[in-house]
Amino acid sequence: MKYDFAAIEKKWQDKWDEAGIFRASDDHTKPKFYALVEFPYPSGAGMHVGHIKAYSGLEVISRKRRMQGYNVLFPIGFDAYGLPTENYAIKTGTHPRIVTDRNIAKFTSQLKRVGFSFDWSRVVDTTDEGYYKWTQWIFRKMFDAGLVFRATTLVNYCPHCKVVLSNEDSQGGKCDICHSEIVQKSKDVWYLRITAYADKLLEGLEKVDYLPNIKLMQQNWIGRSEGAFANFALTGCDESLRIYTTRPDTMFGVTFMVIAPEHPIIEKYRDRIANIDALDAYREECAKKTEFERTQLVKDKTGVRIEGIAAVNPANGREIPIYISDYVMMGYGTGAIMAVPAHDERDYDFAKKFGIEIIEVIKGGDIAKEAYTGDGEMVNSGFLNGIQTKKEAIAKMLEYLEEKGVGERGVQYKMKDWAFNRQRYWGEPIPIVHCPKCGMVGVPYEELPLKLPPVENFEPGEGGESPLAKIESFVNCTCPKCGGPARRETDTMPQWAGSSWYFLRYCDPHNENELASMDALKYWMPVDWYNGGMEHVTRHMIYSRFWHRFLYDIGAVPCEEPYAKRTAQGLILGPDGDKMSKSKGNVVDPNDVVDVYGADVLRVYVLFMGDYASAAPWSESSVKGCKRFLDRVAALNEIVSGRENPKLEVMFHKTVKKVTEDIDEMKFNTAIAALMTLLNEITDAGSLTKEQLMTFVKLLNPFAPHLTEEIWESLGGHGFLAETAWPEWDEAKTVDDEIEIAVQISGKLKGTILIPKDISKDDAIAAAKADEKIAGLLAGKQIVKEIYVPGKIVNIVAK
RNA sequence: GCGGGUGUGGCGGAAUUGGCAGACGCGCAAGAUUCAGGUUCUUGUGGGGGCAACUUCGUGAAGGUUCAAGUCCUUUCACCCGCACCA
Repeated sequence: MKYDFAAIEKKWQDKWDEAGIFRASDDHTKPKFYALVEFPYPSGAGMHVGHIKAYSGLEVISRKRRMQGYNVLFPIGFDAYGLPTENYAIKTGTHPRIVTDRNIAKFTSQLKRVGFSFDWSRVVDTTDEGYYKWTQWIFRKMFDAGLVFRATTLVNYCPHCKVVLSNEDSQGGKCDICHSEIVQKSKDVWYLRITAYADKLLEGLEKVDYLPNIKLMQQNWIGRSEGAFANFALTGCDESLRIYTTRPDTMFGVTFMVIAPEHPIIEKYRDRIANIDALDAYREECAKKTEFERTQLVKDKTGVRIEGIAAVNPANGREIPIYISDYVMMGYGTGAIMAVPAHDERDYDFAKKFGIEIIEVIKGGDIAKEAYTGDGEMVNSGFLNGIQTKKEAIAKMLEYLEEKGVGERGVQYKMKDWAFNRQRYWGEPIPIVHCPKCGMVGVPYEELPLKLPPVENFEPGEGGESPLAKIESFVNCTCPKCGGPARRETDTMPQWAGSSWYFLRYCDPHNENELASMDALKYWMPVDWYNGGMEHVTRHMIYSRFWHRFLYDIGAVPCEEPYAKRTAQGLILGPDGDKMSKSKGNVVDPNDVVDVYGADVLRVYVLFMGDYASAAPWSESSVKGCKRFLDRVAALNEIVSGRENPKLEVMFHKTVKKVTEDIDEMKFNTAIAALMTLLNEITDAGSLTKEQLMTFVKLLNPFAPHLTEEIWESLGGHGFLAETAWPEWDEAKTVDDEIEIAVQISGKLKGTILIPKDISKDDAIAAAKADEKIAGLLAGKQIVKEIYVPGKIVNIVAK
């Protein structure tokens, strides 16, 4: 039976809104469940079916948990600062505030149309003054704690967006926002010292329940490596060259050293270097290359030997040459390496090209052909000779270096400090004042929020400075410390700032005195379950874990880690199997689906289409299948009868169990399939009781809340279905009294028999042998072995 | 190159972790309803063989362990994702 979904959905959305049944309660005595989904960036394009899938997972879990008696916090908000809005504002001359408000209104109405059970009383907007006041407050606290600094470095710069990007935002040499080629630019920029938290972020992973691949990605991103620092004395000067290595065991095999082209020692000893012109020429060439060209394209080793300075190997006192080459990066370790061509592929390539000696120090490979990186017996290594394992050799060498005072154990991370700024308008102003006398001074806490001033022209300056720099009334200020004239910082924070703590604000969104009260935080935090996209696993998640851990360290939040559990949904691909994109024209608009099939169908389909964590293509005809399912459910009213069909009882207990367990494991597709199977059984049976239909709609309610509320009401159910208790099952009733099991002879399936469920092994085997067909096949054969797996199978091995 | 993952019908995908492979849905075929199209309902639907009961092959490929393998082991191929000259 077709039902009027448009009318039903509107009716119940209004009723829910009016009654406020999805508001999290302030009753802190109830068990809590905090479910978090990544709040959207309110773009002009509106919502995408991907958003629907991303939110539907925890939506279903939240609805079920409410019915199970939890006080559920399932909030939503808007991550509204960012470049697309600003670019749109530049193009159309509309203020970003107006664009943002318009987009938020659009998203809100779309989300409500789908019937998500968000707590709309706790909406957070990162561009709201009451919100970004606390974003600035956290920044100020970090500034006070010495975690904020400025440095002139080569930065990733997008000439199109005219902004500096973090390493995370410029992966693959492309701008994450507009995808144009990144160039390297020397610039004075803000950094957050996230590397100071590298170990804490790594250790924190041991305490949380993230999907294994998510944990691994974060571990790789932080990239901790253990090794040693060692100082190689330089000939002709009092200084030594410091290197980092993970293989101190190979030190007797060092035949040269390599430093990064930007290494400061070149400038320092310019006068002593005989071939400084050649070095300068090489360095200039390197500077022209983008980071992308340097790391991705150029696998051929290039370099120049430094003449006039040499190094001394602290292991054996040998004098060795030093080269500059761009295969050594200034940004990792010390920007200098000891090269062991026999046991490192890169050093091997370099040595081959420049004709440098290759000394084997570990047996096991053929160094005439290639570098050997495996384990083996130490040779040509003085006091290390004869040692069999890498571990032991490393320990011995470290001992030696420490004794002589030329090296020590060390740890390095791949993760770099976080470039924290944008030279654009639509972001949180950085609350810092530059005073000619006092230097950098934080804007006093009582002056926060430092409001974004009204601007007419959002175009960034040609030199890459923020539009704020053009506003004299904003820039000119007095120093909070000495009262003298000073200039205000005009950079704004990057997009990731506002999203680094939004989950805390949800706990207490209207608090004017704190970012959230400790009381609320103690009750709600940590987030019990956070679901989002894989693309945010390394950036947003690492950043927010860092902020949260910092807030813990200053006593502002009660727990170390913000997220107890993290999962990720798979992409929805276009009907053609490609990633949905405007340019391919394969984007599905959720509004269109709701118009034609209704919100319940959309919700059921995005969860039924496949494994929640995997990518799956959109299929219009499968959507129709879900529509058919709900139409058939809507018709169940017609076959409600007073008499109970005993066949259905076991089926109901089984389904309650299956749906309950599957939802908790995010196996939504099989939960829905189980409900479809039950529906088929009901149809076969021809009737069901009112109580059974009530149970059915409870199970379906988290997936299709509108239709099920309607059926509940028509059955005379009390109150909202969404507020009733989740069904229970009786384990003993989940199995039929009589079960069908398979009978195999020598492992080959030969038939099936019906046996009572609690039958003994002997009886089961006897029953199998009594089967006419089986008996015939066994005739004249000798039975070797008899196997009975309860409830599964009988296998008779016969010769 | 390193790390992780995935390969099951025409398609999306199931399979209590070693126990009847293909649940559920789509699609397709036949029939019913309908003036007709659509909708809805019924039945069938992995491949080969057979009128049939049945039989045989079958989870990317090849080998192995086991009474029993999609699932465990070895080798191998293809695709996807992340990182990438990280010393």
